[in-house]
Amino acid sequence: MAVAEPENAPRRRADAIRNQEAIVEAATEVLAEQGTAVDVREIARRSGVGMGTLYRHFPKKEDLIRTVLRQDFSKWAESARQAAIGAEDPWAALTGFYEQALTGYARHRVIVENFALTWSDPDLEGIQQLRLVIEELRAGAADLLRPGVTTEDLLLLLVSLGHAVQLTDECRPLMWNRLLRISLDGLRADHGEPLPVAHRSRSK
Amino acid sequence: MAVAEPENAPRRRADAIRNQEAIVEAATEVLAEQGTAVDVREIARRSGVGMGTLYRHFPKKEDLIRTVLRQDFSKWAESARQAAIGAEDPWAALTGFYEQALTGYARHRVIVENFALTWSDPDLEGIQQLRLVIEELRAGAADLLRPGVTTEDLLLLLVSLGHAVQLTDECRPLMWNRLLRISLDGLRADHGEPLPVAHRSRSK
Amino acid sequence: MAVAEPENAPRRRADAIRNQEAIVEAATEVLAEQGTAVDVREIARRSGVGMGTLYRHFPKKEDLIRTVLRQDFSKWAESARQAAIGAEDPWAALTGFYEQALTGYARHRVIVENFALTWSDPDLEGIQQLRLVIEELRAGAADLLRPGVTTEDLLLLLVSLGHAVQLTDECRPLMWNRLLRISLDGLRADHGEPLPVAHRSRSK
Amino acid sequence: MAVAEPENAPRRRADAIRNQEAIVEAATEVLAEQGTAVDVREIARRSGVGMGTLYRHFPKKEDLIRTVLRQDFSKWAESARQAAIGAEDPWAALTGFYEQALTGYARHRVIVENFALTWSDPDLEGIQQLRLVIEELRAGAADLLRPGVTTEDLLLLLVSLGHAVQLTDECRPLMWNRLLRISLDGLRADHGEPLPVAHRSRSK
DNA sequence: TATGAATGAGACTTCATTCAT
DNA sequence: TATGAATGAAGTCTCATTCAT
Repeated sequence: MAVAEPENAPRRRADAIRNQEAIVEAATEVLAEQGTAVDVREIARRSGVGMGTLYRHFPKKEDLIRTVLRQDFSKWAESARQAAIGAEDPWAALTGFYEQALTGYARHRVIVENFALTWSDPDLEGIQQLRLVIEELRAGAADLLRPGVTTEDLLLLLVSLGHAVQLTDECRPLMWNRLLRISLDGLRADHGEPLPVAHRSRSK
Repeated sequence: MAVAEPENAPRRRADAIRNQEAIVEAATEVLAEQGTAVDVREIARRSGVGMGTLYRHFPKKEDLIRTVLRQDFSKWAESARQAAIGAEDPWAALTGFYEQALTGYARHRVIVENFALTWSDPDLEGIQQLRLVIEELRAGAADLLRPGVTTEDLLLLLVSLGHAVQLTDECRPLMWNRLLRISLDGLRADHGEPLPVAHRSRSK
Repeated sequence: MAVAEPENAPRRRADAIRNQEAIVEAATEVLAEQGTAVDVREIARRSGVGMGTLYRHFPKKEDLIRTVLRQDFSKWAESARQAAIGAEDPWAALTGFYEQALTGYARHRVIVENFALTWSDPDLEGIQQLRLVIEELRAGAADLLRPGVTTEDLLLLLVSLGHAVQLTDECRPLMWNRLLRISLDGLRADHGEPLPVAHRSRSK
Repeated sequence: MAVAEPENAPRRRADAIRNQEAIVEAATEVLAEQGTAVDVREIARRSGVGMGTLYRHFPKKEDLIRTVLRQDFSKWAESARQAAIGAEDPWAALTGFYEQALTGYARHRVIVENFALTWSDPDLEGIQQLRLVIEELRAGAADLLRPGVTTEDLLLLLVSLGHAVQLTDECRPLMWNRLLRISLDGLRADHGEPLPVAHRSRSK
């Protein structure tokens, strides 16, 4: 039961697939190490393919970066989702989700470096999936959350704390745990004041 | 308030100072517009000085960026501090401080782009001053804060929310207000659980 | 009219021939549109064959270009020849030949781009055929031509005017007609002066 | 009485001028040898300047080519003009002009390679100057020319013959002289038939 | 000392040709 | 044998930094 492929897709790409994977893998590594400023040749070198091959698969450097971003994002989001699944109760699910997500965040430099992009990229299905997961968690814990907390709030909180993780990862690992606790407490139902109204999107 | 200069400094600093100021001013502008990827020539051009002069004052591009960063940072922090000063009560002071700081954050692209640098730069006095301000606010509102909240927590919260501001500034301005409210509520004294222990800084 | 093939040629040429024809056809199209700078892949794509097949038939890009050039050249020359055939008198034949040839010239980009090549290529039978045609026309109109006019003169005149056609095709179509008239008048017998001596070909 | 320079032009460019000249000189050489397909680095190398310098003076490769084209064109046109000046009578002037122009034509590969560009480039003052020269020659020899011959005709004839020169320069030098004679004879007044009407420019 | 021209290592990308499948 | 993926040497252009004037 392999992943369904379009019937009309061309066959015969065993090595092409292997190469593409090697490129993405190498790119993931290199981007994590050096950020988006890397020389494309370094990626080609580590992939063990020539420049032409790399550019056959990814006509622009940015195409490659996007691909890595999406994949990295998906993996990251999925691991966080898994952490939520095994939880005992809805609140533990939410908490576990954040903990897992944030724990892995610092390792995903591409995500970090491009979150502004990620955030506003409508093509990036990953973020939609993440939204769905969060929405589920929110719905499950609705009784425990203060009224008015939206999925967007929870998503933005995640990203916001992610930044804190990144900053403190080197010098104060786990310090972000305290912020997380504070934020989660702030999300609880026992806060009487409603949240301010979120302004709607400016344009488009 | 001027920076102390060595007594035995050579004369003829008049135009040198004027140049340096022009450079920093132009750099502030340009960096805000285009980020750190700008061509140094653009800065020289807008300053009205030659490349040689620019490099006499700032031997590396990064030196200039740092300088702008410090100054920008100071201005930003100061405006937030002022917002706290006029407040009616300690809690309003803390709230006002965050609001002012975050409102201006998105406009300070250099700060945003370099906060990781800022954060860990021991030479950057600006962050120390900011710490002092926050420490004062924390001390003033100590009774209202849950036990164990440190100045570092408050500082990290600021940076963390700053990131949220940056991400939502274009498409959802003021959405960050909701996160701020949530976090501030989480900081309140009426939460029974103590915060987890912050791990100590890793030895370099 | 088909090109003679060696008797002992291997069988199974059916699809090979079909492929070769498809390649040449596509190449003719593409070269006309984009000139010799086209990517070989574009030709392969339009031919519906793979790169390997293309290179099996034409080991170098230039081989393919040459082939197209020859074929294009032949067609062009033949159409001009036909125009001469139906003429009432020898002079009209000559005139009609030039008019037809020049009218079609601008559409034959490969010829235009490679005439220097064409001109000096001893392998290019096309130019020989063209010479033969012109020679016939010249012989037929010998009485009307000034003494000393050679076939080479007439051929060079054709190419020379062809260049004029190319230059004016876009902005001043048919302006070349005036040049043609001038030249043809200059070729007439009623000019007393003999032509200057043409230097012999330099030994390679 | 040096060439007037704008008063507000910046001074201090002794070496810059020297470099620019060196670049243009080298480019002229290289372009004559290898055509416009040369590697820009080759030009830089021969100029004795770095890539940066070359690109400071000519931000795009085409800018450099254009510059060479213009200069080459001007020199060429000027030498032809000079040949006309010393002539005994108007017809000799016209003849001498063509002879000189065509004699030098083959050496100007950039012109040849780009004449289509040259021809339609309204910024290229060179072609305007050439038009003026030809117009003068035409006016001077008006009595000797068949009625209706325009400056544009004479210009196009020049370019057209230029192409013939280029083609025969290697293998049959001076063969073009015969074509020139033919054409000039065709231009003479003693041809009764008027020339066909030149169609006006299509657009713009 | 101030100027801005010069430097040149590299960045991204293309494409004729080869070769594994 | 046909396919089209792989190759990698070029090619154009940028920009932080140095240096002659």
